[in-house]
Amino acid sequence: MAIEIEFPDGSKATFPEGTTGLQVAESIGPRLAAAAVAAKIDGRLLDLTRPVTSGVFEVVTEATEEGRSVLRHSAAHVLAQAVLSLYEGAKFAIGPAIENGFYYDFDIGRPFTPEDLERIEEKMAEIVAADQPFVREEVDKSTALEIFADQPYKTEIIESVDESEVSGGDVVSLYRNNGFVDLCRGPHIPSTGRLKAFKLLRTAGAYWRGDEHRPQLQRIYGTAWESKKALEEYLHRLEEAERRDHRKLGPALDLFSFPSELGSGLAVWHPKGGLVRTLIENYSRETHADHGYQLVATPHVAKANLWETSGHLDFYADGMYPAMELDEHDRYYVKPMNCPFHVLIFRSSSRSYRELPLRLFELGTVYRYERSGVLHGLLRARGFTQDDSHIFCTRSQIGTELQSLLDFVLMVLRDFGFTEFEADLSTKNPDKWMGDPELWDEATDALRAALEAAGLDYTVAEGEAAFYGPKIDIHIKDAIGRRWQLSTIQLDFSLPERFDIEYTTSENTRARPVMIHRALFGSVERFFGILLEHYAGAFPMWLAPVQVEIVPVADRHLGYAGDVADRLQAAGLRVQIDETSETVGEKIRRALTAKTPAVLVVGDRDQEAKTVGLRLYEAEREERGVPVGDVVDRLTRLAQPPR
RNA sequence: GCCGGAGUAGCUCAGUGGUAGAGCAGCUCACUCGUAAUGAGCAGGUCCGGGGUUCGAAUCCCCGCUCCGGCUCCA
Repeated sequence: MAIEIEFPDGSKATFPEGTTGLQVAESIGPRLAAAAVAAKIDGRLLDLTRPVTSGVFEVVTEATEEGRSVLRHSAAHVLAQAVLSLYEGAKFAIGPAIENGFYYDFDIGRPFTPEDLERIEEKMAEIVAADQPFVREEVDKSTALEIFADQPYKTEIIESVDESEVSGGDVVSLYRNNGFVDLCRGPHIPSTGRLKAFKLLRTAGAYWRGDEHRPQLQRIYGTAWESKKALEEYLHRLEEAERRDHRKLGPALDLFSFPSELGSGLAVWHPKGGLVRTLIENYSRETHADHGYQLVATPHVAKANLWETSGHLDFYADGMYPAMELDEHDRYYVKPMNCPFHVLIFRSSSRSYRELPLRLFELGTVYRYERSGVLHGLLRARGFTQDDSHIFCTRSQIGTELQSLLDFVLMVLRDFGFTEFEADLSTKNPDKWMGDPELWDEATDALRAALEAAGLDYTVAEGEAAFYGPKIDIHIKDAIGRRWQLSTIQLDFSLPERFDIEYTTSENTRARPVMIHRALFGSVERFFGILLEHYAGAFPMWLAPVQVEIVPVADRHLGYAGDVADRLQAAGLRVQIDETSETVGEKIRRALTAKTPAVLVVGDRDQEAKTVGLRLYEAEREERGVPVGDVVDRLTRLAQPPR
């Protein structure tokens, strides 16, 4: 019986039964066949070597995300094959493709060393050179259990196969190449020779099935690409990320440091970092004040009783620093969140519907006892300052409040130079929620409507919400394409109840307000770290700690340099004169190394003509003989804050 | 917290049981220079901390602290 195939462009073709995906691709063109790594029928991925069935047929090529994922998955198999052939008695667990690469988890009774990695990579190269075909096989579970009798992790996967993704029913699929066989759903590239560019990157410990109570395996991470060029580009991106690492840039630019004397995850801010941070914080306070928020302040500690009422001691105790015992009756906790304090401000007087929405804002410094292994510079610290607000509103105000809030968030993030956003909408976890189900639905709909009104791309994270309410997380894309979660908007139906807060309605009845927790930067520290990496240390001029460095050519120009500095300072710019007795080249090098946005060189000719030499960090070349008045105007414009 | 790696001058690093080193940065002096490193000199160390082995420890062993890569968790 003939097979009828429809191509993505709508055209149709008929092939004899048993035709493989590869043969179909060849019929379209030899170049397509050479780039093909898998076939897709009605959206289902299939090995190229398998016979196709009727349906919508698509060739998956190697330079697509889907194609790379097939390559990487096959690379993981070759990795496992290499490890099993090199290490007697090695156990192998799982090895999926991941973003930018792949990994495989093993147990060889000891960790891998860098030398092991080299040996394994060589072995993998041999397997690739041998161009071994991947052969798919389907067997029933009992046969599979026999094949993997000496592989406890594979055995466990086979036994749980109903829930696993390997296959359905009693049949599991295997892939063989040479003597190596692995349990796998597929698809795979036709043969190992199609792996053109791969590299093992690092090893790390990883728990079996991600559970810290189960055995720890040794994971090998690698990357694989469709070409040597793509691999090189990826490795270059990794280097670029390393170059931008805020943990290197921060101390190098004298912004902040993490003295070990303080303890893990606790930073001190040096004058330059403190200045930038203050600029960010001032922007935040002023912008909030301009958008209907009222600024409040709350202490760093509170009695155990407060945290009992709020539920933190029940649900969040692990994340809190241990109690300070003042005497046997008074236990105080350092705050891990600001919300209970803001609730108390709400409750400090009787509230009318006329006051709602009531928006309380605070740059609130909190401390969380993060597990030592998760700390990561400013991005994950133990002490940090949230740009935290709690909005108390009526149930019917939720929708409009969320819409204006989302506009506000995007405005703020754009002000800091971010242009690409995505959101996650976390919905009710059916096993873990509290409150009124109708309120949940209403609020979730309101969040969705706000996302759509803002035109934001979002994905729904089904069941990911906290027990107390649904939320939106906003991610930005940075200068090198990395995604970072910044803002979060969370609805809370729990705290108003726990603290029993109410307002008086227009009908003179009492009603419970809804709370919205929201942070735009998330934390000032984390935001600062992300900004630093986004700009690779070269802040936009309004945030640069030193905006202008003046370089006198010789000592006799110091007086004129001072005059120019005065003019710039009077215009509100942050100026510094390099008075050291270095060469002009060296002084410029220093200023540029410090990523100063503007360098002004002044010498005899400038002093004579009342001009400066202007070199902008972003510009390729300097300009000479620019009149001082012009420089003041231009730099003032460049240094203009976003609002 | 767990697994692995690391910690020597402010920074980057050399030094595998026998007198602690280099480059950069810093300071002093000379040079006064037109767009990414002028030269000379000086100073700088609890070799992460504590304990042990040894005639002798930066080096070997044990415990702890901090950092890095992951797991897990998250702003």
